Amino acid sequence: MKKQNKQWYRIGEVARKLDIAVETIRMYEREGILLIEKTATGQRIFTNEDLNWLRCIRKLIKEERLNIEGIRRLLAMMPCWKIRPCSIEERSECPAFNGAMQPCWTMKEKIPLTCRAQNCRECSVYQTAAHCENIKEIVYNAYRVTDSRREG
DNA sequence: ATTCTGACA
DNA sequence: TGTCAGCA
Repeated sequence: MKKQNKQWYRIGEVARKLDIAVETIRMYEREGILLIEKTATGQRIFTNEDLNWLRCIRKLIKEERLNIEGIRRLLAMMPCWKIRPCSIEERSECPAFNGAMQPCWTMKEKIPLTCRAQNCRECSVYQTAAHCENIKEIVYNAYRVTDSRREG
């Protein structure tokens, strides 16, 4: 399937290529750890980036022994305020900054208008989270307390 | 033929 | 997580 110079796959193809049940893929989306584009008729369509993120999810589950909840929490801890710098005022009103248990794209309506993305799939926060094999490192580094006398 | 949503012995 | 119904 093609659409503007870009390769797209339907859920069945993805399931076959990655050996994941179609139902499982839909569940990942329901659980908020995956955001998928849909056609006007409601059909999910996947890009190569989506496939890569799905492979990462499988790896986190099989090798890092995380479950959906664990992945969701990891995603919820993405340092969005560093990826998309925001003001003190915005932060005070933002559930994503104030220790949310869900990724920001699952509570789009509660994100400050000044930061809210029109399309979360195109937002750098989602793209950073959903394409990275080393998401744990990103999160750990973002929260690590550094010694200001020796670093930064 | 394939996918979608919603429901559930 | 699976699966079946009834649609598009």
